Amino acid sequence: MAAKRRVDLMLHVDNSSSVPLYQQVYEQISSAILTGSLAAGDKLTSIRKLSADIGVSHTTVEQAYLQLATEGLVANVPRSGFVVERIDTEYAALPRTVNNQALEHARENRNRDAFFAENKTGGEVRFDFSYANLQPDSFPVDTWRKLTNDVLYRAHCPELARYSSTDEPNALRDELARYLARVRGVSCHPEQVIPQAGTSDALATLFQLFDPGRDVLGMEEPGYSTVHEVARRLGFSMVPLPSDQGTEAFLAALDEQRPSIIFTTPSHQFPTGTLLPFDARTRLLRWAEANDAYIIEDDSCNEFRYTTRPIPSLQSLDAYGRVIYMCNVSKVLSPSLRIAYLVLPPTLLARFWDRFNFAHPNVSWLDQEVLARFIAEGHWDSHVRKTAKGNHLRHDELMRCLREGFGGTIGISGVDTGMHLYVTVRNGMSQQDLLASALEQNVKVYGTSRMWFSKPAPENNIMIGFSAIALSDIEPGVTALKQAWLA
Amino acid sequence: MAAKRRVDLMLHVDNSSSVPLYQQVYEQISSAILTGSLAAGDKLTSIRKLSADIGVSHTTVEQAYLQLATEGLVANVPRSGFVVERIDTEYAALPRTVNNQALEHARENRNRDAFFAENKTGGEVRFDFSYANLQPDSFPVDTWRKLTNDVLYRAHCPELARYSSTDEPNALRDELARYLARVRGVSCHPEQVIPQAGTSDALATLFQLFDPGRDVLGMEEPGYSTVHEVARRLGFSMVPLPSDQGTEAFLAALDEQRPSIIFTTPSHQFPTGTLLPFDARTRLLRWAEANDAYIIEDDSCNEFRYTTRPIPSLQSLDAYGRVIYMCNVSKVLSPSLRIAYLVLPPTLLARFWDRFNFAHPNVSWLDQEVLARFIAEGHWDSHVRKTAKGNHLRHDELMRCLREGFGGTIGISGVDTGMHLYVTVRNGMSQQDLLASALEQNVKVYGTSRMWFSKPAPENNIMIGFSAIALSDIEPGVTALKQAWLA
DNA sequence: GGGTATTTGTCCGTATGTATG
DNA sequence: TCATACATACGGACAAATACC
Repeated sequence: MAAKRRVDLMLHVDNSSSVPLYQQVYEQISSAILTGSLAAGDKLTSIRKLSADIGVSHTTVEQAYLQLATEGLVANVPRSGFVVERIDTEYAALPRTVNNQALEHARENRNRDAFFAENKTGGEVRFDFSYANLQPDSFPVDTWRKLTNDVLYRAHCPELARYSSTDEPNALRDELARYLARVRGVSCHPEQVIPQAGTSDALATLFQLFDPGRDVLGMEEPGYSTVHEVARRLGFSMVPLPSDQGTEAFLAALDEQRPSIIFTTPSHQFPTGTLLPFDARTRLLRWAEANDAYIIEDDSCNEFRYTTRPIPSLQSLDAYGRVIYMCNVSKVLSPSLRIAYLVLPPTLLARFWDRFNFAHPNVSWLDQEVLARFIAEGHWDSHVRKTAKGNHLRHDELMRCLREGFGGTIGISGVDTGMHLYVTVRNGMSQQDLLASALEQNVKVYGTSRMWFSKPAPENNIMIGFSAIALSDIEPGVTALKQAWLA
Repeated sequence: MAAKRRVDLMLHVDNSSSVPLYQQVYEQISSAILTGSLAAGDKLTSIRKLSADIGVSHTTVEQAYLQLATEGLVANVPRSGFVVERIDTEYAALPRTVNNQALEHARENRNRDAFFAENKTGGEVRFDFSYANLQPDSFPVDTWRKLTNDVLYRAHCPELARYSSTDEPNALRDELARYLARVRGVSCHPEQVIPQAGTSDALATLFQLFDPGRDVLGMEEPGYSTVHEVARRLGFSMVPLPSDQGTEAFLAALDEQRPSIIFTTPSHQFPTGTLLPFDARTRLLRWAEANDAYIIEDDSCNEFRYTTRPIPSLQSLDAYGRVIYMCNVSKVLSPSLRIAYLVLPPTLLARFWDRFNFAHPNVSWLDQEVLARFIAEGHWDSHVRKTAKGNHLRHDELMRCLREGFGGTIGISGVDTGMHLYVTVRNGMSQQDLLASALEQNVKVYGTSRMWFSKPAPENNIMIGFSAIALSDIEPGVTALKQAWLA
């Protein structure tokens, strides 16, 4: 082995500087290594010698050397000295400013994306007929604050200091099991209830209980586009189950397409707003059992019904354990709290235990606890009533305005449930024209093109929601729409 | 078509009951249909006739009939009457109690699972040498409560009433970008920072930017088992990169295995606790660039260093845009808040925008906002200091007790960083024996077997953590361990 | 070639100004 | 305001490695 070169460095430290002495030493040696002034194998000046040279304590130099050693710039040979490691000086000299150019490029690319262009918040929207967002002031801030305080007052929650597991019993799972039994007829044990961070998280979890190479997703068409996105990201192939051509067509597609997972919205089909009749439900369940398929029942929006009382869930009819029940708090409480839940049938629960053994839930323990109290203390029920009442009023007002304003030029369906109307506009305009001309009048209505995946969307179907708009804005909003579409 | 049978039903309503009249009517007809008393095609008694029969208003009966109609039990033939639909009465009569048996079966299966048996909380654990949980009273409840109140006092947060998107700028992303630049040398724009619901969520998001059919994950072995689990669930194949045989072996494995995604923990290898030297970092980066691979830098636990100051992140050295930086709040603040974050390089950010276009984040807006304030107001920094100090004390105490108690019979590594020691026990016991005999003394230490995936784990490596145990419990805990292993 | 002196890293305790609560 | 904790810097004591006689 070659004799190690002991190198004397010209260092100088500034006692009056605010930079610590040891750091000054560290930086000068570090840059000497990175620029190549010190080569691999060189031995650093001994701690004591250097300390004498520059007039600082030897422990100060020691600190600098140790820092160099932990970064791997020098090797520490015990009781012998510090030796410069092999360093890629060429790489070390490379600039680190690539980011900005590449970022700019990514942004430009994105601006060319059609869906991005359609949805980014640009321009002045006066009337937003959103079908998903809620009334801006609807979140029960005071109650939520109070409950959060209650939970956090329990002097030091130990639960916040440890990992939680999706398996652990907790208050929310208990409350949900009770609530679902009471209101939706869902029969389950709390351990079947799995809190999830929103619907997309729930779907992702669910799909991971299946095999993209073997299982095929039967998907309502038109249907909830988030499902497509999640399924596609996870590599599942999809087959269409027509949701706008009556139940017989829907059921017939099952035999034709033979999916092993079926996504449905029985209590309020999204986006058409129809309801799966009783007989179709039992036939669907029988089909699933006979064909070893599972049914995802997305029951969100079940809270809002305008003509009749809510009808029981598909899960409550399921005698085979074929139904995965799924719902969330987005439509009643808050979309940005990101809380949803799955109710897994026993066979899938076993798979879940296998594949997500001791996995951590994606929902904060604190949020779960607060929501559990929100339900337990009755706030949830009263909030549902309040929200449903508001939606009812806006629903009726929107119906009235549309009928008076448009008469026979539009067809309205999906009027019994949900937070939007599914509207066919027969004025010759394409869907894109309808949205664009509305936007010119500062009115935002929503397209349905992304809800199809096996074929193009019908040209004149759009959604007009009433969940976020103010009651008093509906009439002027529809007037503006008339301006856009009939003028 | 067969003539419709008009059937007279014997109904009776109880005016004194708390059950609404229309529901009494509904329930009796509904059960008549489900039991088969009313067959498909039967025509219901007319609304007016029935109302006269039972002595209630005809609107009450109408309400009941409409309910039957929305559920699909009867068809509403306009201006004619209500006709019973075809119903699968046999199905309707099936019992719904399958659940319990199947559940019991799933539970029994689970109890046979080795990992489940090892980890379920059974028995009395007096000394828990956990390496992940925190001190039970460490969560800053008061500060968190105050900040939550501050956010929720902003009279009615509109953000809580609408869907948020991973694309939206928000306070947390800004704060994190600033913080990471200041403390970890990470250079990024806030839009590259993507909040995630914990590390497993972050990994899942990340893997969905790749293709399980094409991309191969190079994974540290031994390494963080959550990564295996997530990768496996998403269908990725893994190749081992040895993390316990020095850097040369690690780098050599790259050329041999040629992964396209590399998972690393450069600032604190889990579980061995080693640090990737400077030269290895640049070589790793060069390799990634030359081989079109991406590097995941899991920087969790970077906050705790016992011998020297923290060293800059791999991301800060990256001149090519090959590093995905990843960290979380679990080790400093709380594991059950479920907050982590990714910093994506521009090329992957573009992919993210493409595949997760307008997707909703899995973290509550409220939690993000509160955490942002927690950082902005300096609580984070002081909390890090406090936590680090406590860990330092317990680290030293544990080292002292182990050295005094065991001397040369154990080897300790990973002493510079982290919340645990990586210990080799040379008393002839297998890993399983070590854990079991410790448990008999009511002491919990942790096995490493799940951290290997391509071959069996070495028999005598275990982890002894000091993150959750009380300082005063360390000495008696180690004494109990001596009892278990040396007696 | 073995003993010794010296050099070297390492581990202490301590002083001081600054930041924190 | 004050007590406390912390980062920084210092010097001494020690032991291993090395050089020298």
